[in-house]
Amino acid sequence: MLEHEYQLAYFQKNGFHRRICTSCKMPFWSQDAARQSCGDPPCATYEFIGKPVTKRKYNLTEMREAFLRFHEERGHKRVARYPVIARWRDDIYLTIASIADFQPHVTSGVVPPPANPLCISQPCIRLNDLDSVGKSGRHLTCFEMMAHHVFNSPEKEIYWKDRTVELCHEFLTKTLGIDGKLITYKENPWSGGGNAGPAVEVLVAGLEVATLVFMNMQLDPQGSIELKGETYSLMPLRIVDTGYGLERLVWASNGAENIYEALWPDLLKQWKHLAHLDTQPDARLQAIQHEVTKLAGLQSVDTNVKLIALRAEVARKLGAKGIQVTPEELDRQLRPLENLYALADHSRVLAFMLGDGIVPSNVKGGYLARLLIRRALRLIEELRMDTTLVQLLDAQLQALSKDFPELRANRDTMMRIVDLETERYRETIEKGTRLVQAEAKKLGKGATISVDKLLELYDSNGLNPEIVKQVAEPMGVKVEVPDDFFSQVANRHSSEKRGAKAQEQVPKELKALPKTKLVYYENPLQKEFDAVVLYAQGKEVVLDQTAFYPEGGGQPSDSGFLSGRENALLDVTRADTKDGVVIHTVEGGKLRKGDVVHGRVDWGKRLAHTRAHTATHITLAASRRVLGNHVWQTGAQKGADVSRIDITHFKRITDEEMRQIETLANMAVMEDMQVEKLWLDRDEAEKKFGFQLYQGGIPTGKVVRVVRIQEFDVECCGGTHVKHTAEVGPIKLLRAEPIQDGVHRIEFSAGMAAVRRFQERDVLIQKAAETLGVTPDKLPLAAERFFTEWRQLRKQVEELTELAAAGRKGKLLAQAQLVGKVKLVVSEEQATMEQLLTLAGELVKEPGVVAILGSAKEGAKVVVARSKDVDLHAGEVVREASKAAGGGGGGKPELAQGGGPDASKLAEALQVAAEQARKRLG
RNA sequence: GGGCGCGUAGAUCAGCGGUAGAUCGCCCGCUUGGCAUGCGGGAGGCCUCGGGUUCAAAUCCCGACGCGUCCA
Repeated sequence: MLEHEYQLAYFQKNGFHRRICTSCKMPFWSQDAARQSCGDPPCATYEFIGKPVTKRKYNLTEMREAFLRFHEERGHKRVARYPVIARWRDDIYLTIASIADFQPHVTSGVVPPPANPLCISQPCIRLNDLDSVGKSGRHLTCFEMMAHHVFNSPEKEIYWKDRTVELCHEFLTKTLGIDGKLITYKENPWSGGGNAGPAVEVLVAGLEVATLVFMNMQLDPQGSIELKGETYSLMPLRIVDTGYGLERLVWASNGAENIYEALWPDLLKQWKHLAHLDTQPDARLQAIQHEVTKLAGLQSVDTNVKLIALRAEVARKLGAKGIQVTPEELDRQLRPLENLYALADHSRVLAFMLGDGIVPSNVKGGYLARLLIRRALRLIEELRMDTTLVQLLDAQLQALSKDFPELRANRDTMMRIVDLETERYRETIEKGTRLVQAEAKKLGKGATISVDKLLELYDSNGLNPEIVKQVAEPMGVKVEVPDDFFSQVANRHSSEKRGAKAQEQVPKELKALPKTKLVYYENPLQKEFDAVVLYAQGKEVVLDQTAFYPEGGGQPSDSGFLSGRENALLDVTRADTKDGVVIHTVEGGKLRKGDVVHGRVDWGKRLAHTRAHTATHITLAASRRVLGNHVWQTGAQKGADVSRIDITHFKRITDEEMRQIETLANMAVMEDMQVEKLWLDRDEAEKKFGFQLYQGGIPTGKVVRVVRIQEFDVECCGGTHVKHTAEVGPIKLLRAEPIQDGVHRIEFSAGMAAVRRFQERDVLIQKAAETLGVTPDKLPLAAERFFTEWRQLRKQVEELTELAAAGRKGKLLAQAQLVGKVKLVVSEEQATMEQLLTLAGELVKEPGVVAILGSAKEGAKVVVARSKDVDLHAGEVVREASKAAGGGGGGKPELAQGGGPDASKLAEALQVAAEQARKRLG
C-alpha cells in the first residue's frame, strides 16, 4: 500500500528503521531498532500516565503557543481560527478538522490560501464518540487541532513529506523534549471527502498525538491507484494536512490519570466540590482510575454493553494486582467522576457553539446544540450538583475567554439561550412524567411497559428510557430496556425516504460557451442593450452580453423583450445562469446563432426587485441589531410585491421587536446611506469583514462581490442594489412566523409595494369599522364589546330555549295520546336540532313519557326520547323514521336523533316514528 | 430536509360520530372562636382555524396555523 511513499530521506538520515508491528502487521518507523509494536493501541498501552514524556508540564495555552511559535519561527504564518460552525460549507454543520477551513475552494485550487505555508490551532467539534466522552478517559467532543498546512502547486513547491516529518520530530523532541525512541511513525494511508494520500500517525508512548497527511490524490473512477476499495488519480495540488491533538499533547506532558484531569485541573476541583466529590482520592481509587484509562484506551465505550464489559475487565485486572473490587463497586465509584468529566467537555463545546452563534433547534446544526444542552442538564441532575448549567457554562467561558476573548462577546445571548433551553427541557420532562404516570396507571401494578411504548416515548416525547424507569418503577410497573434500544430507534427511522437530487443535464454546446458579460454589474441602470446570439436552441438563447438579471441569490429573474430580425419582438420570460453563462428563455419567435439583437428589460419589475433586495439587507442588519449577533440569514426570497427573509433566532419574534426592526430599517433608509459594490479577493474580504459576509449562499470563485451599506451592513451578494438607501422607499414588515424551531420568517414589502400594504390595511380597518358602525380608532374597543355581548347573548339563547321548552311542555303533555300507561307525544315544531333536544329532554323528565319531535327547518329532523321508566329503544325508532325521510339516525336508548335531507318527508317520518313506538310499546 | 406525536374550562387531562366531562384552581353558602379541612351549590368552553363526508363532527378525511419530539 503506497509503500514507496514512505521511504523518506529524513528517516534514512536520522537512524529510523522500518519494521512491521508484530501485533497488527502494520509497518512503522522508529529510531528504536528493537521495537516490536507500532505503538498504537491496542498493540500498545499508555506508558505516559504518571510518567510525563516531556521535559516539563504544559497547559493548553502554553502548548498551543509553543506549537504555533515553533512553526512561525520556521517560516509559517499564523492564521486565526475559523468558527466551529462551518457556515462556508454546505456539506457539514461543524468544523471537524483544520483542513475543513480550506475546503472546498482552497483545496480544489480555485482560491489561494490565506498564507502558504501556514499554521493554525483550530477548535473542532466531532460528536461521533459522544457516548464515550468521560468514560474512555481520552474522548472529547471538542478539541483543538493544531496544524501546519502547505499547498504545493506545479508552479510553486514549498515543502513535502521530508520537511513535514522533520518539523514534527523536531517539535516533539527538541521543543517538548520527548525521547525520540518513544515516538513511532505508523504508515496508514488516509482518505476522506473525495481526497486521499499517504499518511503517518505519530504515536508517543502509546498515544496518537498527530497525523501527517500528504494529500495528493482525488477520487477518480478511472484512476489507477486503489485505496480502501476506491480508485484515485494524482492531482496537481499537493497538500500537507497535519493535525496535532493539542489536548493529547497537554495530557502526555503532565501524565494525568486521564485527559480531563490534564486539561481542567482547576475547573474540575471546583466542580467536584459542587458535586460533593471533593474528598481526597485515596490510593485505591487512583489505582483504579489508572487501570481504567489504560484499558479504556484500547476500545470505545459507546454502548452500555461495552461499558459493563469494561467494568468487569477492570475489576479482573485489579484483582490480579491484589485490589479486590466488584464491577458494581467500580461502577459506583467511577460513574460520578465520568459524568463530571463529560460535563466539563460538554460545557466547553457549548461555549464554542453558542459563542460562535448557533441557535438550538429541532433541526440541522441547532439540534446538535440542543442535544448537548440536554445531555449536560441530565448530567447535572444525576450528579445532584448545587448549580445550574448557566453557571457552569459561565465558569467555562471565563476559563476559555483568556484564549478566546471573542466568545465572551455573545455572553448575554448565550445565557438567555441556555436559560430558555433549561426551561424547555424541564417542561418536556414534566409533560413526559405525566405521560408515563398515565401509562403506568393504565397498565396497573406488576405490568411491564412494552418496548414499543418505550420507543414511542423516546421518539415522540423525548423521554429516554432511564427517565421512564425512574417514574414507572416506584408505581410498580416494570421497565426493561433492550440492549439494542438505540439501534431500534434507528430502525424506526430507516424507512424514511432519502430524496435523491436529479442531476441536470447541460448540453455540451452550452458548456463550451464563454461566460456572459453581465451588463447590470457595470451599469446597474442600463435598461436596453445590443448583443449577438451565441446559441439558440428551442426556447433557450445565450447572448455575448446581457442586462437581464438571471434568478439567483433569492432575487427573481428579470423579464422583458428581445427584438430580432425584421423587428420581430420576442418575450423574454426568464433568465437563468449556469457556470457564468446566462440562458434566456424566449417565446414568440426564433433566433439563430449570429443574429444581432436588441434587448429591453422590464424596468418596473427590475426596480421593484432591486429595492426589495437592498431592503432585505437592511432588514437583516436591523434584525441583528434588535435581536442579537446570533441572527443569520438562512434563506430569502425577494418579490416585486412581498419579500421574505428567514433568520435564526431562539424564540418567537414579538410584535414589539418587529416594530423596533421596522423602525430601525426605515431610519436606515432615511439616512440615505451609500450602497457600495466592491469586488474583492475572497481572502481579503474575509479578513476585512469576517464570516458575517456569508449570509446568503456561499459564493464560489477567487473574487467575491461585496455589497456594503456603510457601517450598517456588509454581505457577499450578486444581486442588484440601489445606489443610496433612500431609493428603497418605505419598508413595511408584514408578519413574523416560525418556520421551524430556531428559524423565523419575516415577510415585508418595500417601495411601492409597501405603500400598497399601507393602503390595503387602511381599507381593512375601514371596512371593519364601518360594519361595526364606529370610527377606526374605536375599533379595538368596539370589537371587544361586540364579542362579549355575543357571548352573553349566546348564553341567553340557551336559557330562553330551556324556558320555552318548559312552557311548551304542559301543552304537549295535555295533547298526548295514551298507549297503555305511556303518554305518547308526537309534534312538529319550528325549531333547531338543539331546541328539539332541549324540549325532548324536558318532556321525559316526567315519568311514563315518549316524545317524538320533528322539525322541517333545516331538512327533516327527528328526535325521539323516553322517560327512564319506559321500555323502548329510542335509537331503533329514530332509525326507522329517518329511513322514511331518506336519511339515517341513531342514538342511545333513552335519547336519539336523526333525519334526512328532504323537509317534505317530515310528516311521513313522524308518522312512522309514532307507529314504531306504538308497536314496540304494545 | 424527513419521521412521529399533540392542540377540549384558568391548569392538567378524559371523551374519539348521537344534548361537552373529570380533577385541581376560582366564586358563594354551610361546618369552625379562627385557620387547615370537610360538605353543598355555582361561574367558567368560537372543543386551534378553514374546507369536506354525514340526517348529525370535538370525534372521520383533507388543508392551514400552533406546539412538542426524534433522526440526518
